[in-house]
Amino acid sequence: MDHEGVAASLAELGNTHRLAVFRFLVKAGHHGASVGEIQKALDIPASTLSHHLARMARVGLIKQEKHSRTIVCIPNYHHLQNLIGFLQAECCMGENMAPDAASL
Amino acid sequence: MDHEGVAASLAELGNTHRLAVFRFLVKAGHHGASVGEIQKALDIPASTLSHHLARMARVGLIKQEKHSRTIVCIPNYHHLQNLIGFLQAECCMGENMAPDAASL
DNA sequence: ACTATATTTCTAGATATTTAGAAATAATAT
DNA sequence: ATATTATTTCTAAATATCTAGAAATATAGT
Repeated sequence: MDHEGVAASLAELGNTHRLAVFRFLVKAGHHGASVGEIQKALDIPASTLSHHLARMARVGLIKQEKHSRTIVCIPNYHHLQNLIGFLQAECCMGENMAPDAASL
Repeated sequence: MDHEGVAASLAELGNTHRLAVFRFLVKAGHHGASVGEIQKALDIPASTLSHHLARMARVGLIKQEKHSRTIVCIPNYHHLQNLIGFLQAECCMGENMAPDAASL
């Protein structure tokens, strides 16, 4: 994942609703949750939720699988790990560098 | 850092310019870099950069210290670690949970 | 006092996001 | 065929972000 991709993904997670959706999906587990289940749990109007989910899918934070009528949303753990890895590597330079790193 | 705070910080990092600034500051080290140095390195108009820096400071991603005429910007490693910690803890649940986690 | 430097604040236009109702689509059940 | 359910697409208004020139502020040097 390059600079632009990282920024795009962080921007998607940087919205209260979408962060809540992602956290919910992670808690739901690797088999995910349907749009309807998310909607009920987080109480977001259908069209609004659909819009947010589409954005998250677009950058690869989640996958969406159609099972007959319902659409199941699955968090992409791999993608998040990439994101975290980027932040660790590019923004923390190994681990820490300041003399007072211990206090962080 | 709570849900809202995390979302706000991720949103700030979710902008190409600001992510570039943050990365530059981390590379600059714990003593940071002046606004002018950032401006020269990343070639962003002064007023635009000032705006982005103010936003980053507002959520705590960086600190700004005035030294006579110049303002030095210092990355807040602690803040980023908190952010990473939140993502690890809240969005990865320990490490991995799916039977096929290896394939992720 | 005057000039140069560093940075911000003001301002405003262009663009993007957020929100959600209403209508549309698709699949299953009756 | 019709109704029901799940979800999307359309649409539009409200709000926020991004951008950058111009003017303002603050500090230091001459």
